[in-house]
Amino acid sequence: MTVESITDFLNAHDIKPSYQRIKVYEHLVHSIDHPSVEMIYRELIKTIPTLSKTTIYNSLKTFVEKEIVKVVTIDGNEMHYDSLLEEHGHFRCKKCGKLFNFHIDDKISFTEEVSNFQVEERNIYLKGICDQCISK
Amino acid sequence: MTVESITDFLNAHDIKPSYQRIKVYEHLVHSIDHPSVEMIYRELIKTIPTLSKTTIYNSLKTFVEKEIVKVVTIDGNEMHYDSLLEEHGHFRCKKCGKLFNFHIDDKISFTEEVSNFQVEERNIYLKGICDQCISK
DNA sequence: GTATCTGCAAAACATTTGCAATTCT
DNA sequence: AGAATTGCAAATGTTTTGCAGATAC
Repeated sequence: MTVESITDFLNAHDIKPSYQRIKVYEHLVHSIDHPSVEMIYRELIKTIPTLSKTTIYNSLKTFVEKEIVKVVTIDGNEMHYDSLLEEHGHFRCKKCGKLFNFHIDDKISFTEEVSNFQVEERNIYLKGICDQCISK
Repeated sequence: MTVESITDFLNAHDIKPSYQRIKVYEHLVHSIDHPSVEMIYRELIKTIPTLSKTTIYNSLKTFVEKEIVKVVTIDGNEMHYDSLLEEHGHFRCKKCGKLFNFHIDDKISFTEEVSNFQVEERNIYLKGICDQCISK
């Protein structure tokens, strides 16, 4: 995603594309795993020495409000952010630490207790060993 | 679960059953939703006016280490604790706010990306409207 | 020139740590 | 008495808030 297309994308979602907001969003889009404010800060401060964490918090808050970024419920104390809007699950490898996205099968059904419930969001977070680490 | 059986249970797991630890564990067992430290504190302080949050943190840390309590990854900033050890999913009703446990069907499979991965933990957290709230 | 955005500093929370006082055996 | 536990107070870490200066249109 180019800076121009990000600019357009932010405009299209009623978010003024400031230099900082473009950089924060750009970083999110290019991140494989879903970074925390701290992670975004450590990366962006390299090229924007005046950047403050407050601005990252502000930007992310705006993105979440305008629904172009989702808060990811990964374990731990910090919040994580995800620019991939299509529903997907997360898998964390306990050995190498890598985070993988995967598609959630629409066939998935859950037993009795909640079978009549109206499910609107599915948050699925798996942990285990990835295939790379298994074959080692 | 009676106080006596909790005492036995803690002993069996190599945890000295102090008055405070019994109360914290007892509260967890009797809680429908999986409370945070703050929630446990607000409830127990009613009957134990000298109780401190540190003691609740200490107790829960011990319980998690001895594997009689699990940390639940519910959204938000606080940690939540669950004394139900069998694997289960959580459903939060957006209308009434109630939290439901449900059994996760073993048939559940996830598509390609992670199909060869060795899954050790499944954290499933759904949100939507519960049947009570639908029929209103 | 006015409205918005940035970023510092302080406040507000959640959690952890150090330690002295208390409790249990 | 000796060992573990409790709970206060302070420290740490994350997120939010207030506000003054900078920026954009």
